[in-house]
Amino acid sequence: MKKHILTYGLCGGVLIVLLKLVEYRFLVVEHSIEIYGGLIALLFAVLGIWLGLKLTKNKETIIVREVPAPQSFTLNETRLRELGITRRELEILGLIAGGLSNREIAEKLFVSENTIKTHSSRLFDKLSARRRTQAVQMGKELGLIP
Amino acid sequence: MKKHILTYGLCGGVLIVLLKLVEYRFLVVEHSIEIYGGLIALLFAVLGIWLGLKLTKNKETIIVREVPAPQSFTLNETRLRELGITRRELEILGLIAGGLSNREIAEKLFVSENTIKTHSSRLFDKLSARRRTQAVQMGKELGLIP
DNA sequence: TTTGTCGTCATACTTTCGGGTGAATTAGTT
DNA sequence: AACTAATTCACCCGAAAGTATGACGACAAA
Repeated sequence: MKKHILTYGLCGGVLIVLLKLVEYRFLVVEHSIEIYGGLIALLFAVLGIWLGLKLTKNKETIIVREVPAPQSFTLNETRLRELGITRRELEILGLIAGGLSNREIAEKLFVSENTIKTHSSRLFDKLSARRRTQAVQMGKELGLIP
Repeated sequence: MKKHILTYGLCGGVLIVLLKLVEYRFLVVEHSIEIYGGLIALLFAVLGIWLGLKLTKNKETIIVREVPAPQSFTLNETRLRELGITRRELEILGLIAGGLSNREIAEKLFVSENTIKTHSSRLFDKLSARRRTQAVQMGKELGLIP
């Protein structure tokens, strides 16, 4: 803003000098004062318009629109290490969240049901959960599962 | 827009007349030509600025900023009726998803644990779920719970 | 008034879950 | 080679969850 005003002033100064030259060399001697005034009027009008445009250049209307969240899930590896949860345990947490029973998980992973029990037990310990539903809840809160 | 230009022109005309009067009565006779030029410059500059402002008055830059909406959940009432799930059952589904046990839910709602069992049983039937984790999963998919 | 839905509760039984303990195997590190 | 972490598996027991069935009262609709 200050820059514009400064520029405006400089242009004015230059113009004055220019006018002086014009005045003494051609116009006043050869033509009428109307031309002189008209020139000044024209130039300053143009400058004024330019300044006006500059002054209003930054009129912006910001519209904030909410778009549906793009479902970007990124695993919170830090928390994983903090809690000491292993890959296998995380995998099982995901399957539990998927609504599978221990037996189904065991079949899916080709291991015994007891193994799944061991994993989930340790998982619950690390998550401070007592039930699988609670574990799912915490897992979501901690950013371990989507 | 045209109105503005017209006004501008009229102002200019009035000014010319005014200047003529000023010219012949005071200024040119008594003062130097610089005052005359300065006056014209000032007036036209003001007019120019005014016109510039008018011209750009409606030129607003509209910036649309898209912001991810923070999980706006709306209950799917239609599906609720389709499945014949009652308010109470939905309430219990929510608490199950929150990781509560049947006993905890019973205490929270001041009813017996058997009641919760009955409700959840019927709920699982309607959701075609065999386990509470599965019910939670389906509930989320069907838009019954956040 | 009858009918139907909803919410409540109970009893009995089966299945699943979760806790505790111990241990073998594998893979990676020092 | 020794050590550690991760994974695997087993057995037992109690708690929680789920199934099946029946019942009762409130309340609204037909």
